Amino acid sequence: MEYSGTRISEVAVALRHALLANLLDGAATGYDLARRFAAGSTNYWHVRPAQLYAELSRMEAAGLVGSETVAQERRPNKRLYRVAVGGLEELRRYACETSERTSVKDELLVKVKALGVVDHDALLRDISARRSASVAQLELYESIVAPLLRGRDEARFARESRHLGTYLTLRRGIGFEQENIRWCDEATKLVAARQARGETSSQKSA
Amino acid sequence: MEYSGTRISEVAVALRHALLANLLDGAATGYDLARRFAAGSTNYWHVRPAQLYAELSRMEAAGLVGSETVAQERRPNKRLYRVAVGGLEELRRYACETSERTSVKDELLVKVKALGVVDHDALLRDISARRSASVAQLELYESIVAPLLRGRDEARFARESRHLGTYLTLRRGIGFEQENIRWCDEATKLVAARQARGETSSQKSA
DNA sequence: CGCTACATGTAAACGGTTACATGATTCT
DNA sequence: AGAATCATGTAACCGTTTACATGTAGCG
Repeated sequence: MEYSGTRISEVAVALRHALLANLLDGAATGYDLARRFAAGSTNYWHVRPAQLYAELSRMEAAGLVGSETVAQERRPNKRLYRVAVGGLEELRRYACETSERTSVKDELLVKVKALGVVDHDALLRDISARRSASVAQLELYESIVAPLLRGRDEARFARESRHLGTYLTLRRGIGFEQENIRWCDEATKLVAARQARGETSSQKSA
Repeated sequence: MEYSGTRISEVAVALRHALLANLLDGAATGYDLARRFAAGSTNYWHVRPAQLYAELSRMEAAGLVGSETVAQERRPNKRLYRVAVGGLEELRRYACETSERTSVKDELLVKVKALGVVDHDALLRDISARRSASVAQLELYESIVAPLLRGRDEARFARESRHLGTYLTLRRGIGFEQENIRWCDEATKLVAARQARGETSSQKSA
């Protein structure tokens, strides 16, 4: 059996690139970055503060970002990071590598796979909760996309705006959530149909 | 800022549940499981042999699975695992917990986010490779789904078949890959449009 | 003769999460 | 008075990946 492409050295370490890509939108503190990533408006990667501050330090040591301490009144001092020349180069180099494809990895599907032995009501509740969360996330994405487009169609937007990258990541998030919702609806319907049957007759094989 | 639900104790450890769910389809060796997961027909989780054999040992020690050594001629002996009573109970208990929702996490989106500073040709090649991979994966899923349905419609299938769980996980994979393809097409179109512009005039802001 | 399939493992490294520490300010 | 926001970090742990080890059988 074969397992994906034996990275001889120079591993991905994609978090740094995700941070660099985000910092292209403007200088930010660790706290700012944590907020941007948590809000979901940055939907291509995830960070928690503990990892974030450590990684920013390492990135500065590696010359990918520069920082500047900003003194504040009534607030703790903060450290403002911006992309350095080395960071730009690293991002360009990284973008030429072939990216690993992603796949579904979802605990909910583990439950669904075990449909035959688990409680259907609990499962339906879980699916329903997922659907609600996806609807909310979808609304968030759409509220961010609308002001970017400013009424223009996609083609014109692609030519004119410097936010095309951001737009495409949001479009991915939107498509992802729409598909989640569609699947939740399908799953709910079929599990409910099976349950209805189970309450009136006994199980058949095949 | 708040970070998702502080699991006080009893962490998820979803791999064991993924393995248990798979073993419901029938007893298997570590090698069998590795193949099933690698083939992509099991699309809800992923394992590599190193982790697999170690986890199966731990699961046996915990009473979730039982094993039986099968002596073979001309082949190394193998260890055949099957779900134990404890495993069934654990799976039922697990299914009542609320699952964590998933989100996109994709290196390709990091590149796309950094559209303004990276090489467009390299990016378009990467997107194209992704699209091809998704088309192939989609065909695989569909070749597995067709024989499950055996010409029946979904509603009837849901009532009759004991493979509804498997079907729904495959439907998720199908929807996921279809959405990947749709996004790749959109991204290709818009990046190409921008590139065409970039070759004739200079960059504008907004 | 070399490649793939069968079959099971160990050890080290890595990336990410959780828990904890600290402390001022502003909002309800 | 208590909660939330601003702001930055450390240490321990856990799940996953990578690299390595070992050996037979069958195919072209």
